[in-house]
Amino acid sequence: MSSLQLVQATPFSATSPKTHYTPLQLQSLESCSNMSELKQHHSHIIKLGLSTNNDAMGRVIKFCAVSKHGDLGYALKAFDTIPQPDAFIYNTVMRGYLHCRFPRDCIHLYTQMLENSVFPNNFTFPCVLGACCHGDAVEQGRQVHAHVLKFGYSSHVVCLNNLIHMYVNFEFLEEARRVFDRMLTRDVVSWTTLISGYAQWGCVDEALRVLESMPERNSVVWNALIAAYVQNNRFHEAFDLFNRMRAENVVLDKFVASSMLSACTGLGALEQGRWIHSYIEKNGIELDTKLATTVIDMYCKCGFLEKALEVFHGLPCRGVSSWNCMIGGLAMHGQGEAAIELFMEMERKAVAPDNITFVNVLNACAHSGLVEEGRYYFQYMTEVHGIDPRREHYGCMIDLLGRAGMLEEARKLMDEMPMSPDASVLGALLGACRIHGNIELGEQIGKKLIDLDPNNSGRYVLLANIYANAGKFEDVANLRNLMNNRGVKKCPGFSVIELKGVVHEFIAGEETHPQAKEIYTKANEMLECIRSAGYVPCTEEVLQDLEEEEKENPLYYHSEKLAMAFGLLKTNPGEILRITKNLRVCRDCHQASKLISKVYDREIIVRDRNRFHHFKNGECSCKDYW
DNA sequence: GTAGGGTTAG
Repeated sequence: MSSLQLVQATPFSATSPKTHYTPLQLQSLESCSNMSELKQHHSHIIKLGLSTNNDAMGRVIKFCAVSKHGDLGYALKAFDTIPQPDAFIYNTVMRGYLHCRFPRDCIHLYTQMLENSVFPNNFTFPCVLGACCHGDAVEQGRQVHAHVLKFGYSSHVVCLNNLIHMYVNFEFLEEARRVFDRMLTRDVVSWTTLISGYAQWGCVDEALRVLESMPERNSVVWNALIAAYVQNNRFHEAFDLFNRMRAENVVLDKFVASSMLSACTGLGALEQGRWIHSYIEKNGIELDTKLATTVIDMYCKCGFLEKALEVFHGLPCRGVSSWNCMIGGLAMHGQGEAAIELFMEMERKAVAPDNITFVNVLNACAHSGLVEEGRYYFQYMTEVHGIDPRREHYGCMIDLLGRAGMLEEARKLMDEMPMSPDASVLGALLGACRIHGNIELGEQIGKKLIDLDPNNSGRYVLLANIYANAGKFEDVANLRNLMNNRGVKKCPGFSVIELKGVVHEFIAGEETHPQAKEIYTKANEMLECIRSAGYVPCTEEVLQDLEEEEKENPLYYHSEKLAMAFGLLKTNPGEILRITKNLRVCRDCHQASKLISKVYDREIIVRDRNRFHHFKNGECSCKDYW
């Protein structure tokens, strides 16, 4: 590569004119816009006899090693010509290694620096500690810690912050805490690093304790914790924290906005999500690609597809993730054709799809029963875009074929996959066995799946439902015993409905809601009404609520039925009911929802674990295909 | 003469 070629050096001798690079020349060197300009400067420096001058060469190295249009290879060659590089030059090349993701080389250069008796300084340590993180160099990291102390930086805040960060990275939380505790002065970064460290390793409560003891909190540190709650699906706590942050008059920045949008997405809290979106618009917070994707995702997953499309089409420029998100949104709402249409538009706009694009396209096909289209795109992604199918893509295809009743073909594809099928792939096939009542294959896959994912209650429930459908109650009982022996608890089903910006949560059969009596009365009335419209309880999946069996009529009080009853009580005729459920909708609730939409003349939008159901006029947008 | 650390999608 010619760009790696060093300019020809004029031999430097003692008689060469001793001169300086003028301030103007230095300025021009620093504002180089490309490597060829830089090389001219370098050549000039050599001619002036300044090739051993660390001041001049440091700037050359800086441009090559760390600037946007630099060239690390050239920096390294130039570095080799410098007889006695100073700390600045070592630091700069080390940063170059780190930027280019060569952490091991960075650490190696650090040892050379020491061997050549060049003292590391406060700029050296952040860089080499970062290299230890990225290079998984635990032992070297500890040694660098010793060097920080030995070279006199034991009270340098930035160096110590980097030590905390490194220990957090290695999940050495006690060491991180020890460094933090010994600091004489801490800045907000010290606190944030420790708090986000606890949070990211799942010690959210410890993170909160540290936050409580912090003297002054900015939006970054609030967000470190809010984001952690969101990641752990503790959305209500994220909201509590957000409200506390607002009470302290800390401004809502784009990071917090993004986390809170995700919290709204998690809960299906559309009104809250809209409030944050309008805050973003009113306060001129820039809708960068990530934030735009988060907004679109929120509208999709809170059931407001039209608004998601409006935001999407209003974006000045759309990155691949925005397209992916919108295609995925249409897919989960069962609008397979529209998703494919959007994908074709993406191609017309010459946006290169990635593997996620195809996961979403295939999912769109699967959720809408577009078998031929799915087969086509499965081939197309490799043949036209050179994207090899991953596990997820096979999973989509197996889901697609399985739902469509082509169980043999689905199984064949699973056997042919070049990688071993994981729990989600097996889960797709098992789900198909449940839909199509294939007991033999279902039992075989179900047992495998339970072995692979023994703590996931959903797997047991799915197989139990297959047995129950087939009347094999002895097998159901055995599975239940297995679950009990292993201490696997069924994940309790809950549904939320947001009314006037307040999120109300319902758990199946629970009677702790302050208006429980009223709600249960309404639920009974609701069920009576639809019974006269032809509702027959579908009891075969009673196992959806394994723990509720003692209750007289567990099915009647599934959480989404309670949420619907509450919604009917608290809203005006004609208002849309939007409900979010953490598990899959069971057949009985699906049937009941269709009838409720008809009898009460209401549009009901239910988000379940996998997709959306728009109930209207006695029908569902999923065409009973879910 | 000059460079460093913490928070966000799918």
